[in-house]
Amino acid sequence: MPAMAAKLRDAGLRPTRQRVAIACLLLDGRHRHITAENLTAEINATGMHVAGGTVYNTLNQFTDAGLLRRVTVHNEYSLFDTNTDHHHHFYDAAHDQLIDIPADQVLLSGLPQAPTDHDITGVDVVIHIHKK
Amino acid sequence: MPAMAAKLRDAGLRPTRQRVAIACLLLDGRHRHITAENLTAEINATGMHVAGGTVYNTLNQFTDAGLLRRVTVHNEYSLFDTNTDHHHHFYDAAHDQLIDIPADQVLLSGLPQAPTDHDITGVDVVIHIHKK
DNA sequence: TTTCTAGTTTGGAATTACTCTAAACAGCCT
DNA sequence: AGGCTGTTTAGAGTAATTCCAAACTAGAAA
Repeated sequence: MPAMAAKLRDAGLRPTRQRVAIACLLLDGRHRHITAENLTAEINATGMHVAGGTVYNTLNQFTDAGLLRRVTVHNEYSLFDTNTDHHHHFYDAAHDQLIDIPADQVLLSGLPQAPTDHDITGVDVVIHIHKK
Repeated sequence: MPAMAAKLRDAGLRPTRQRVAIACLLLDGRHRHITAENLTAEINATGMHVAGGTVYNTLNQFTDAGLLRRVTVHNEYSLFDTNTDHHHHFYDAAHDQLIDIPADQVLLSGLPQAPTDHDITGVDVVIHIHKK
């Protein structure tokens, strides 16, 4: 998968065996939400072993490089979204389930002015839902 | 402070010494954001002692009772908002600072339909900001 | 007022998600 | 190939939070 190596290099990350393996799982264009634990299980399923610390480091590095996006809906563990385009989320706390909402389905008009000397760097909308 | 005892009873919580003390600090009408650690320090400052577990339990109970609102902007520790009215937040991650935005300053038009068999229970908007 | 009981608090141990560390290892430039 | 530097590893360490069993207390009942 030389394309993945290039993608990592472009992001300023040396394409190590571990990072390429994780990139192949996460950066293939599919939109998904993943946890560190979840990712570790997927790696194991391929027969490969990657240390726990490396999984966490890699997720953080990918996020810092803009290859993943961290989604904050609760404070139990981190969730990463392979869709880095601007979009929002439904969140069902009872089932800990996240669902993407395309950006154009939420019309945010009239954003307030950021406090003095501050720029707006992102807008997250989380719509909490509950099964009837 | 018998008014606080009544408020707790109305919320279905037995007004114990500890809960009343915390209610007096948090439910006095001031709008603030607080952490468990932060609250513990305030309690200690009054000369009173409340066990750590009780602080956490009480914050959770108050939140479940609708007396507080949990704000989710990161997953390092929980933040509680004494303002339970519908409103949104600016969040400056670099300084871990939260600022309220009145609900009427964010115009959310055209909310998407919730998935089948689901109700929308809340909409959280977090606007991430960064100092220039 | 005393008694009783269910709900509450306590301190400490346990849990969990994650970070740190120091030594082994692997890209990659020459 | 050689070697520098960044990376991975396993395990120890950390911090927020929950769990636990024993002691306590608010409020109802006697």
